[in-house]
Amino acid sequence: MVKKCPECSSENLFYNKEKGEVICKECGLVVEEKMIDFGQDWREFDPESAEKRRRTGAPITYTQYDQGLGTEVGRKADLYGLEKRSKNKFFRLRKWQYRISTAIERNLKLALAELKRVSSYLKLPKSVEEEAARIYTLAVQRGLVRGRSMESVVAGALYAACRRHEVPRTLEELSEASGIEKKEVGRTYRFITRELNITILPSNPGDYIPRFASSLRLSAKTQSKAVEIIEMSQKAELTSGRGPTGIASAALYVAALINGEKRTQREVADVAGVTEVTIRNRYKELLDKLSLEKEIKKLKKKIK
DNA sequence: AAGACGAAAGTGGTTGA
DNA sequence: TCAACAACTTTCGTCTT
Repeated sequence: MVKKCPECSSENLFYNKEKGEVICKECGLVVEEKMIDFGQDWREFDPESAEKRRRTGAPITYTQYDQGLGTEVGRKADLYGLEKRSKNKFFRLRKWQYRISTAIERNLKLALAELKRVSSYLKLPKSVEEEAARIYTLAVQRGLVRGRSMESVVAGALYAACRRHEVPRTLEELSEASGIEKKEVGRTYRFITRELNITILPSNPGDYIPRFASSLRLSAKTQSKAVEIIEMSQKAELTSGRGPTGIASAALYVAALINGEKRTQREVADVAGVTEVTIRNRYKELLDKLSLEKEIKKLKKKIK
């Protein structure tokens, strides 16, 4: 069965695995957006790719603290029925194992559990989770966790992984999911990326559009318009130094206005995690520099 | 009454001496 | 290390629809 775009009935759909979105190539509609909405578990979505994901055996993965290769000496429950001698041996072994299990391993075990929890809360794709785990592992090996809480480093690593994979989540979202203060997440994020020499492209406001638009239930047309506006403003050098979410939300607000799908500044501000004031500021700049006034005026006349 | 607008003061982070 | 600075937020009063 071939899916069709509900907007334009095109069958030309593009499945972006990285972002977990299905996008119509004709009109830009996000047909399915598995990251945030509509309660669909991404694993169940597409039987074909689900099949590909299924594996036999234990893959070597960064999301397990010892990469899935270790063994553990059991706990007290395993002692039942053992000879006294065996018991002694058991205790010796366990003590020994305790000594060799370094701080790194114990830390990783806890941290990766936390990482998985946060990642699944945010419905992040597996690739991002793996990346975050890799980053975290590196951070631990370089001793960057010392003096910082494990949770905050996990959050920082996840944020960095999101950025690298162009699956932007705001600091607020990371903060909410991890229970770490926003500024702390930002701080550790900057710290670990600097220390590990991870280069991160400045996030593109356009990356936020599909997600925000989808939350606001805006049409594909509006989305395309918003992206267009962002491109225009980038050319007009309105974007440098500004928060990407602010730009994205203002563009979306204007685009909605132009297409007669008005949302209040409050609504847009909420999904984008910025304030109305910021939207207003960006919005004003957009009108000034991009001569969108004409389009707005046309609209107003139409309405009258 | 709700939304849009804008001024003023505050916050956290960056930069440059 | 500190002060200046830009971006953004919070708060609040006023205007518009």
